[in-house]
Amino acid sequence: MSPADSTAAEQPVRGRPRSEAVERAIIEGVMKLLEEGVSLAEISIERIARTAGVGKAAIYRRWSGKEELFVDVLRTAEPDDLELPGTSMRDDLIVLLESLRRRGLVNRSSAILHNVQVQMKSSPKIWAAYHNTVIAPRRRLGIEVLRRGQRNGELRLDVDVDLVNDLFVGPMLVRAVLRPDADLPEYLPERIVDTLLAGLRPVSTPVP
Amino acid sequence: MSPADSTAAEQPVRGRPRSEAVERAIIEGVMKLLEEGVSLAEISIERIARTAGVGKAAIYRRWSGKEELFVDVLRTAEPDDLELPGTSMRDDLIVLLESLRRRGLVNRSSAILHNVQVQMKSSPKIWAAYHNTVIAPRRRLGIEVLRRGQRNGELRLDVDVDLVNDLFVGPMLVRAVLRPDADLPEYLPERIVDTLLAGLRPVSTPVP
Amino acid sequence: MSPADSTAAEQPVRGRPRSEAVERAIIEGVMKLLEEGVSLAEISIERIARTAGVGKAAIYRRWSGKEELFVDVLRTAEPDDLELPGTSMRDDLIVLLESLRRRGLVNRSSAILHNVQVQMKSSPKIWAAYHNTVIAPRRRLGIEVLRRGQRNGELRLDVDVDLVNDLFVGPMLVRAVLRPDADLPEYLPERIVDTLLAGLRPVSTPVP
Amino acid sequence: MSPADSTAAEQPVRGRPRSEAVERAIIEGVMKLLEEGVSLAEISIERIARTAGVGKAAIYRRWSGKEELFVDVLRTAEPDDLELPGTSMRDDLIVLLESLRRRGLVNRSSAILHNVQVQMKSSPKIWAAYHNTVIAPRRRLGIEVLRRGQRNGELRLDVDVDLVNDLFVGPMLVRAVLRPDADLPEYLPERIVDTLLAGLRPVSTPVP
DNA sequence: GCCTAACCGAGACGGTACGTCACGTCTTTTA
DNA sequence: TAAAAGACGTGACGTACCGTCTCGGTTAGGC
Repeated sequence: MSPADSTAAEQPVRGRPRSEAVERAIIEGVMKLLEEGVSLAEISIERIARTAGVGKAAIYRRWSGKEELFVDVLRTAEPDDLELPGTSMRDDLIVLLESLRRRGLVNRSSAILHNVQVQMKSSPKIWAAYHNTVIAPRRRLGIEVLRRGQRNGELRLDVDVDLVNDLFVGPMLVRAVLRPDADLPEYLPERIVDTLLAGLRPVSTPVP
Repeated sequence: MSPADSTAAEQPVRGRPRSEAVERAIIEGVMKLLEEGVSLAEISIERIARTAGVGKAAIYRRWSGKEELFVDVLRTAEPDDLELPGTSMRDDLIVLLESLRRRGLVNRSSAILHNVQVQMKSSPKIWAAYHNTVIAPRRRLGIEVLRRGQRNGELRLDVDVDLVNDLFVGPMLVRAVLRPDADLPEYLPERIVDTLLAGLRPVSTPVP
Repeated sequence: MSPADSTAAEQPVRGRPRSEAVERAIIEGVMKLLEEGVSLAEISIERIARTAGVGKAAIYRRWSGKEELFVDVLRTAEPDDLELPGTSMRDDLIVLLESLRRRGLVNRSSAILHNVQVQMKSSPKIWAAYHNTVIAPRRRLGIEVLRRGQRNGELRLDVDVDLVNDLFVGPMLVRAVLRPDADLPEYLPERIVDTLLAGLRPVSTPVP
Repeated sequence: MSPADSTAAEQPVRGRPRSEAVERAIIEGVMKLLEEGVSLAEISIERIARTAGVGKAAIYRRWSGKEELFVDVLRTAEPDDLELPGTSMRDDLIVLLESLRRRGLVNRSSAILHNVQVQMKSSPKIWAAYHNTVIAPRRRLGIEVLRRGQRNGELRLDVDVDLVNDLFVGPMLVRAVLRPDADLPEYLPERIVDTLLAGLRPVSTPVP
């Protein structure tokens, strides 16, 4: 989690060690600003330092810029893991979509973070970092669920699981990116999953 | 298309009229910068003016800021209309998705514009403008196609067309936002449409 | 008085003749601004045009810049002539100094104009024009009075009239430039003239 | 001499202290521009910063505007003190006038500074600052010399020393403000002092 | 108990861009 | 052709941040 995790050599620390309190104060300072409704563009390093009661150098000592810092802010805000029921593919998918709806990419109650993610898309380097640590694992989890479904006979074998994963995730992303106003009951994960599964079951039976 | 379209009164022009050439030079200057790979964050009003060979005031006279300008840049780059074959709902949907894939929200060849859209999400006012003039019309078109499909017997009557529209648009958005690397044949519009329609036809027949 | 006085050829006017009303409106606009306490530096050509209800071009058609315009403003504000009593050198000098005190270089009631003059010193070209048309004639008048005094036996013959003129003008200038606060009765022209004449009379008699 | 002289409390310095080198570079940058004949109006803060190799903020950190800066430029150029012979009032006055002629208000060799002073008159606040630190002390010195003269019997007791001081200073100011061309031997301080003293001695004796 | 090195908050540093304003010129319609 | 109006390129205004660099002072481990 620490920004200096990757350094392997672990040379003996000389001089005063970095204060973890400073680290926390900075990240929480960014959070506080975001929660106050301060636009991403309005958040400057100087303002972060001011809010956190910290010198600018303390920030630059840890992150090379605003974007790198934001990656860690997002990582801190991310849910660490996701408990899947495992009773059926359908149940797992519903939980996955529900988690998308509630937080992470499609966080509605704290829509603040969404903008951070969206902003990061402009910086390929940052986006890659965020993609690797947050988005890709989640995608892998979804695909794994679908593969298990295929083995269990819940999902046709002739479909591309990558594509099917996108079919499930897509509506949630549309809501988050294009239709932030829409929060209708029609968009309940259960309904989406069932609608899609209607055409994806191995033996395609008429809908009752 | 002009930034001052909305003013209805059409009062008699006094003084020297604004040069259309300047207008074009500014918008094309932004395009040029974007094509040169200049990051969105690196594009300043001063740089635009320098590139377009124009004074800063000429820009501020037309747009109140960078974001407003970008809206018009996007509008200029947008396809003006979309020719639907009208032979069937399936064909229309394929054309719609194909247009999404090729340009607009999911522009691959000039992926530059995507970042502009994504950036705009940070500014609610700008996003609303862009949403109203570009995204909403496209969505209305999709929903109209679906409604026609319901009347023609190509789409079940008990589904929510809003949701179904999102089901179709979703995968393309996932690719654009989360998986810019993915350009596999599996994501051909034809394939997506057929996969989804499998579970959405009134009389659900097995896929051939 | 008109700015185009110097043009001698008097070629037949072609097209619409220049409006004298515009000319007056511009000069009076500047006066109005000065009287309202607007600092010289705050008076821009654009503001003058706005105040006078006139286009900028109408100003540039007549004067090549702000300074040239100010010369004419000062010329308009200047007293046209000065009535000397002629009864004696002493009386003439008192009138001269009194006129200095009341207006022109040492204008107290409308001290505004003083700043215009002072500002003009920065522009050699303008200063020359102002010097030739306003200051030099006044100086010539003073020297003439002194020469007459020498012929009448009121002033010693062995003094340099240029220097003596400066002796008389000097105190008023000190007051105007260095001591704008000082307006004491001690500085009455009568007193200055008598104090100086005490040492300048041909037969030096004790002061009564 | 420093712009922050007045702060008495001497609170412990926090952060990086301001560089004296920057201070010097700015003032000398202005001097350099003035010596190159750049008009006062052409000297912008941006140009000063460019010339001094300094950021604009470094200037605004020290002075609130161009005028405040000019006050310090003048103060730096001013002679710090003036050595009076003290042998007699006449000798002291000659030295005073000579110093006026050579530098300060009536600096001929570097006439550049004169325009700065003259320009400052437009800004009352600035003028007051300059008056208090430069002009007033010099005036006090002159008046002190005159008072000593009265006690020594060199000056009549019934004259107003303020007025008499102006009589002495006046001619030098006339030359500086109105007659920059005049540098004749007649204007030697010795001559002016003697001419004026002729009528101001306690026992007024005929001039030989 | 020192020494040394890296940390800390603070803030100055040379830059760049902001959005506004005035410059002097140019281009329109109207008289 | 002059008139008012106002757009044009240019460039200065004063402010805010950028990322770097001193300051004096603090906080640890190694001597």
